[in-house]
Amino acid sequence: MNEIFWEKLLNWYAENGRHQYPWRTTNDPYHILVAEFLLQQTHVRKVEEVYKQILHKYVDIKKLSNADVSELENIIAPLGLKYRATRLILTAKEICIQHAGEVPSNYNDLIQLPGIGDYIANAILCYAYGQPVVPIDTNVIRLFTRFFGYTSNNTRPRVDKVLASKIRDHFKGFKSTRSENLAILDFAGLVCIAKKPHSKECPLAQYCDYFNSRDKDDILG
DNA sequence: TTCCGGCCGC
DNA sequence: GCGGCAGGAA
Repeated sequence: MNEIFWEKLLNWYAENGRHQYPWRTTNDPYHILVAEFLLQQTHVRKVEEVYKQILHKYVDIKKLSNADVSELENIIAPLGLKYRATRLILTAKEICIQHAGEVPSNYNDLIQLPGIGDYIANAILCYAYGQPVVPIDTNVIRLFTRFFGYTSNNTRPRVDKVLASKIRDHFKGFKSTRSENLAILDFAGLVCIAKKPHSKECPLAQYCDYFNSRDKDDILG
């Protein structure tokens, strides 16, 4: 079942993936850092404009570390959660001071930076440094719990380590997990969406625990 | 566990 | 109007 899962998912991704986002055509750690800060709890749609503005105004992490807080807040404002401006600048400062301006390439150094938690740390390791790690967010949780029928006793499955371990087992053997992680994000955001998943057009449906466990007439209308 | 938050699809 | 969004911190 694992092989079918990846085959169907990656085939879908090759045809329908959102490959055009600017943070997907780079592995610059600074650019990835900015992107991940902006993407958290934020719909992708308006992030691109803000992302470009920030990189244009603050061309490198040194520039960002000296940024004016209120100016950066104004740029981020349309996305909400503008307190991210303060954290982003603080993180830039610490990277300049403690890491000679180089975004850390190890987990322990990353998560001690303000605004960087488990997800963003893993995202940077994956997308900037090519490490075969798995950033686990709501999309990953939703897709794997639905398809493989996994459950969690935790009220917040996102931080369930047992569930996370099960999910990461599915990535064993990959030298890079970049395409796989991006495929999940796109698929979970476009097909396996939170409300009413598009099971009718879902290439995984016939193998999906969630789909097979409920009334298909109800799902397919 | 709760809060942060503007935005868009329904 | 409401729910949900590439989470993190207190």
